[in-house]
Order: sequence, then structure tokens, then C-alpha cells
Amino acid sequence: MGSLGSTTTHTHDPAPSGAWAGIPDRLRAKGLRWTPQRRILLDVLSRTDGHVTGAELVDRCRDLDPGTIPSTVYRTLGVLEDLGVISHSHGADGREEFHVLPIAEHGHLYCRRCGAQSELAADDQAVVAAMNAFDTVRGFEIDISHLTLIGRCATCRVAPAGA
Amino acid sequence: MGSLGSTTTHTHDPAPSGAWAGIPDRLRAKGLRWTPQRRILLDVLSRTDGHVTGAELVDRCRDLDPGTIPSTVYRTLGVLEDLGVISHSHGADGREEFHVLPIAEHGHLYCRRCGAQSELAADDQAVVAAMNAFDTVRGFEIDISHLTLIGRCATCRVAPAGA
DNA sequence: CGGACTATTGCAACGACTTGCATCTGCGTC
DNA sequence: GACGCAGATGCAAGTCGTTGCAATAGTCCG
Repeated sequence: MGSLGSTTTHTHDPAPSGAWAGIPDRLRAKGLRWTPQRRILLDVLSRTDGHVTGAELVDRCRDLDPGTIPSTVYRTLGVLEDLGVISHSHGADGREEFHVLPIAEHGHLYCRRCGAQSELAADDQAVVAAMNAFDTVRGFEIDISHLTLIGRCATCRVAPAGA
Repeated sequence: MGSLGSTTTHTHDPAPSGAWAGIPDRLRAKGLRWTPQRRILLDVLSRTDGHVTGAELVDRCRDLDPGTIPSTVYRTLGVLEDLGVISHSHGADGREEFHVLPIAEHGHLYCRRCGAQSELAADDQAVVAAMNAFDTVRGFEIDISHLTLIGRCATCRVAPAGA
């Protein structure tokens, strides 16, 4: 998934490309600390490109360090979210889902009948219309990356009704 | 909280007005059963008018029957949701929140800064606009009762920025 | 009314996440 | 290089929910 691993000169890339590099200093600048545990989580996140659940991140960290403790991971995720490095939302089942921010912010759409799932880009026509509506009507700014819509997709709406 | 309690003739209303009355039969019609545990949960639900979390329902059931088991409550809630008697969504923290359907379907708006929380009626202007947008653009029908929007409210948007 | 069929229950273990607390360790400082 | 403060960690206990399974008990049928 990331750029590490097998292909060529396994450069061991602990402070990956771009954005990730400055994080230790950003933490220190806020009086926070750069620890081995955080390095591992960042390492995992840096090679993650879609969404991940908290449990999944814990697992992947354990691959790198079997001694990884869940509470540490979850707490660090909170810190990183404050830093603006990641964001989280809740899936259709209410479980946490994390997003790495270099990736465009987006929401999710779940069909409660067929379970289909799709992403909602920030510039999706419907999303823009919805955001504008809430902005205009109530002055509310919707956080897209935390947006999860449940309902019925086009296909299931034409399908014969029933349970 | 419901219609019972203090005001006038405390009618003790175990099979409350209208909708609730037919549930035992509706269950049986589907080959399901009417059990004491279900009666208790329905009793609790019938006098609930806003939202409740699963844990809260378990607690209230325990008030009526200290022997109430959580898994039974959660399973029954699932059955009732299939029946269309209630619906559930996930709050800002991802926890389950149940709604009694005789009450108008609605969504929720949470401000991530001040924590303010408000309801979104199905005929709210912004909601209607958003639903239309998703319907038109993607043919998707949003389930309002499962809609939870996170973002920043008007007040917090004008407030000085910061953490 | 008695019998059988199967939906439900109760229980226990599990998964995801949170929280309190004592201990430890980054990191700026001297 | 040693010192000390406050942030982090590890651990254990706790909460909310889910799931598998054997035992129980509604319902329908004759």
C-alpha cells in the first residue's frame, strides 16, 4: 500500500513524503511529544490511503510493534485529529472510521438495503447543493468528512418493495 | 415524560393510544412472538417521546423488570425497527440513538465546537433542498431519521478562530 | 387440551472504545 | 550531561453493543 516494502532499495522511509515529515516538530511546537508509539502510528497512517477503522489501525500498529496498546493508539488518533492530520467519522454501524487528510475530504453514502457504499466528494453536485442549503438557511457549515448518509440507492428504489 | 404520571386521571396506559395497540398482532402476523420482555420494552418506548440511547432503554426496562438482559433489549429493538415502530441513528459520538416513529422523523445537527444540538424536521427547508439534490443528482433517497450532521453552527463560525 | 415447531431468552464471551491512575520518559533547561 | 516538569504510556476496569448456543416458552395445529 505504501511506498515501502519489497520492490527496490528498501529505503526504510520512517518520515515519509511531504506532509508527514513536519509532524514531530508540529507536535513539539504545541508542547506535545514525539514518541516511538506515535512514530509507529504515523508510519501506518502514512501508507494508508482510504479509510481505516480504529481497530484496523491498532492491528497494523501491532504488526510493527506487537506491544501496541489500544488506548495509546486511540489517544494518539485524537491528538492527530486536533493537529488536523486526520479526521474521523462514524460508519453505518456507528463505528469509527479514520481518514488521512492529504486525501480529499469526503463523506459516505450507504444504502440500507443492498449495503452499497460510495464516497461523496466535497465537490459532488449534490453535496454542494446540500451544503449551500444548510449554509443559507441556518448558517450551518457541514463537516463533510464527518458526513454519513444512510438511505436507499437508485437501484434499490426501483426494486420491488418489501422487507 | 409520557402522558402518564401526574396531571389528571393516571389511567395506567400499558397498551397506549393507537399505534402501540396493534403491535402484538403485527408480530404474530409475521410469525414472531409477543413476550413479556417485549411488552416491557414497548411499555417503555410508548412513554418516550424524544430520542433515547440503547443503554437508556435498558435502564428503563430494568426499572420495570430488574432482570432485563441487554441483548434481549437490543434484539427486540432490531425487531421493532424492522416492524417500522422505531428507527435508530448514531449520535455525534457514534452511539446508538433510537426514535419512536409516531413522532415525526427528523435528523440531527451537532456543532463540533460548542456542542449545540438541534433537530432537523423532515420539512426543514435545508433538509428538503439537500434531499432533492441527492434525489436528482444520484437518485439516492436519504433516510432522514438516520441523518446526523456534524459541523459548525452559525454562532461558532463568527466566533474568533482557534482550537 | 396436548404436541411440536421454532422464535426468543438468558448467559457468557467477545469486540470496540474510553477513562482513571501510577509510572515513565521526551525535551527544554541549566 | 544531569534535572525536572508535564505530557505519554501501560494497564486495568468499565461501558455500549453484538454474537453463538443451549434451554425455554409462545403459537399454531390437530
